Amino acid sequence: MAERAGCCLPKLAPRLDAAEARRISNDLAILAHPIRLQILDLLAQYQGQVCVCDLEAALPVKQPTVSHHLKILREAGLITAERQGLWIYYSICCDTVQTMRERLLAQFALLG
Amino acid sequence: MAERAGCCLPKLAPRLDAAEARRISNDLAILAHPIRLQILDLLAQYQGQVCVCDLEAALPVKQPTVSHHLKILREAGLITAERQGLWIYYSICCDTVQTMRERLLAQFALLG
DNA sequence: CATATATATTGAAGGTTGTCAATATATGGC
DNA sequence: GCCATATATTGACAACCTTCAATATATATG
Repeated sequence: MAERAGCCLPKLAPRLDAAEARRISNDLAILAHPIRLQILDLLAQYQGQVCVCDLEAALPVKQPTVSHHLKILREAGLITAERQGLWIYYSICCDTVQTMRERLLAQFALLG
Repeated sequence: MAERAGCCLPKLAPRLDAAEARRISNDLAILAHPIRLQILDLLAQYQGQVCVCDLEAALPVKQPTVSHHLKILREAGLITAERQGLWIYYSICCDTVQTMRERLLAQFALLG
């Protein structure tokens, strides 16, 4: 255990460096919105069958806002889109969700 | 599996209601900041021995910013403060961290 | 009590995020 | 090609977040 000189510990090195902290907080920020969580939940529940108008009907926001959140999730690799005629069906990317979950779990383990 | 009428599924009920979604996204938002993650990490690493000036020295932000993030973490119940003379020593609240972790895990399980 | 130090609070400035109306793009049917 | 429908994009506005200098508060010491 470190010795004190005056008030402070001599040196305090974070195990979590700035870059990794940024990466994890980015992951968290993507999930940290109620509409996005509900979208992910609906996609998980009705895998592969959900189009944007389904989401628009189920959620308390308008179509451009749904599209906006879908874009954020798409760019994070958490969901994928497949066009079928007029409609675009969205699905969860279980791999990416899994990866994100493991990174978060590892972080929680350090805090535990 | 649901029948389609026109484009959309007939009804799409989120398992995750708006209130629960808000609660989880609040939890996530508290963690979704690199400085707060680094603070939690440092507190976990040096349990009970870390004062604000230690944090200020270890992190790339000024003292009022450290205090600001400490307040957010305190109000979320993730950390506690104990004054000893001039200094205030912060610790992680493992219980709250644990609770939060379990809520997030449960949510991830639904997405998995 | 005056001084010095540690931490908290306030208030201002700048940046980011969330939302929506309006508009654009893509597709299918006539 | 024209119309209707589904989704995406743009741009504007408001709300919120982050940061810091300045200031306030708390405590210890002489």
